[in-house]
Amino acid sequence: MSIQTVLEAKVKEAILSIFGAELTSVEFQPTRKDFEGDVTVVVFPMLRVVKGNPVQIGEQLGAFLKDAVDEVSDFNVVKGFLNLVLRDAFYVGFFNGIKEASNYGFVEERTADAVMVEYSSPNTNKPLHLGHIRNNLLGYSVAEILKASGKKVYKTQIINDRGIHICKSMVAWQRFGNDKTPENTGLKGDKLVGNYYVAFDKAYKVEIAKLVADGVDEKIAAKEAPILKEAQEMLIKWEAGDAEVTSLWKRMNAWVYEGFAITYKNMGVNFDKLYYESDTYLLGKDVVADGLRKGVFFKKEDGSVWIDLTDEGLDEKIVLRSDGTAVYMTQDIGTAIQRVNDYPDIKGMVYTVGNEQDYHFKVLFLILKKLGFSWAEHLHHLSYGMVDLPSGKMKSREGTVVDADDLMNDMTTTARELSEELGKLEEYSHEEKQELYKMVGMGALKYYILKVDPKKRILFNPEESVDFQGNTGPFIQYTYARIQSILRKANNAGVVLSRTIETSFKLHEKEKELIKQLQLFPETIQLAATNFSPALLANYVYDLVKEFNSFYQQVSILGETDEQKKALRVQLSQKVSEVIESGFKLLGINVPERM
RNA sequence: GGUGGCAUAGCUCAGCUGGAUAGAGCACCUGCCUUCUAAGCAGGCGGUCCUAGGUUCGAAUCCUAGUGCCAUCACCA
Repeated sequence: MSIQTVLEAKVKEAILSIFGAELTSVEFQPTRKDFEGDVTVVVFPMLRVVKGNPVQIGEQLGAFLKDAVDEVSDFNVVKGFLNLVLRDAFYVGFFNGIKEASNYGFVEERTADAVMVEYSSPNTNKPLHLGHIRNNLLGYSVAEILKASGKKVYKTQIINDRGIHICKSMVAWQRFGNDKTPENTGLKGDKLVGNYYVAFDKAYKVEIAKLVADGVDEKIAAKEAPILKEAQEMLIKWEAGDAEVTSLWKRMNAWVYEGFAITYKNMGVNFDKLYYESDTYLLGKDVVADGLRKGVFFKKEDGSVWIDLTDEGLDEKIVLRSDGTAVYMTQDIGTAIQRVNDYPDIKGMVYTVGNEQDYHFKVLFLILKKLGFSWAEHLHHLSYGMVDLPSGKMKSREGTVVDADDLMNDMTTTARELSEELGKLEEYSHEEKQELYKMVGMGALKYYILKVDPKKRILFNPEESVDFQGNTGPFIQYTYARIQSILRKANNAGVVLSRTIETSFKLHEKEKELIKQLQLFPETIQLAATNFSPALLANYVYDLVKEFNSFYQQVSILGETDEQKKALRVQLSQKVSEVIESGFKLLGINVPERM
């Protein structure tokens, strides 16, 4: 039973016996550092049931608790705040209880409660950029956090591998490609294909300008440009299963997948199952037909199928075109159902998609509910803000993007330069150094992105590089490395790590603060899971690390002559490093032994 | 125009279900490496929490209205 549960029961008992009043709940908060105490009971809300002066009520309550609860050693009242001082024995006891636990803070998986997390979901016509990085890091991290909170998780994505935009890069490659391949150019496959997506747009604009110069109206020109016509014809051929088009499509997509695989590997993300739009885009149609019979949808005169959501405050939304072909919504309905068919233990799904699609997902979830699927009650759109540049929105077509591979390389380079300047790694081999630079560079990038509340938009200025000092990934990695160094030395010196600390032990202020911070880890994981927010975890780890560094500067660990003190300090350091490691693991960030 | 999101220090961000004097980092200024890694620590400077009302013992937080920025409202995805 937690101390808070004990205190809550006792506070209620006290109010009942002293004032004869019943409390439904008690408000606790950690005592602010400027006051003496550990836990604060807020007296104000009690005024609703107890008449009187809050300070006097606090005094009486404090006296009762000091008497009735072993852990409470003292108290003081400031205005309406009752600050309780807890005995060191309580903290020592807590620490003895967790220090040997291997997965502290993590909850055992409950398989009955599975959830599917979708993220990444790229188009196969261009390389991944900074926007995808945010998506990938968020989705991956949320999946790991959900796992740690006790859920079974399947990571997935839906690959947008068909449609007019894919045909555009295919047409451009046919026109301007001269049989260039990743093999004969040495270019990464997704980069090569992306170049033709840009080339298409360029040629398209030239053609429009030419038509306009010939006196054609601009709007008509935009529809009549030959290269666009060509792409549209190619899409029709693709849907008809034309052998030549299909073969080119498979070939170019394969190049892209090879490129993506490298990017994902460098980013450190992975998937349990892949879905392809080309496999699922037809599936939703049956469901729509079925829903039409049930009266969930209705058909307009031209044959198109719609759903009326005006009662829910939304509009009418199309779910099938008049020519019977699927729209985006149709495909998403089908994909959702397909997933539950494939994994019947799924109770819910999380879609990691940018906030520009808030409306789409609102509608999708509503449709699935109306179709009567029980799991539709547990769908969540993990909506995140865009990553914008100082110049505005990133646009692949116009080449104004921060490329994912380039950015990751830049980060590694910066980490190397910084590290070489400090020159602490003489004994490392070339390979070990490379691995470390990458770890630190990626740590900086990942932390930079994940520490921000997902729903806020990020302004990324490529001119000002991501920091490596202060509230950053490398700062936390550095603290971890420093602890590892202490642990190596402690091990050589024969410090006994398993030693149980006596409950009569008098804690140093900094030791107590560290234990308090460690206590918060399990609830932080749960909070991050229910809020789908890695930022909460990132900020927790930062606070823990700040607390540790302060402890590290103020007290001597290995230099301590009192054996029990030394043992506690080494044990504390070890536990802190374990929590840093597992907390960072949930953010997808690795930690180094040295740096 | 309708709908949704955001607005906190010069800059980038925290601030959990309303609680005590609004916190970090960067930048700028001071100190601290012959002692466990200075990518660190300690301190200083810096705030009309967008504006105006309201609810409350108490509002950065909740409600209403307004302002600004972003997104969205296609037989595009």
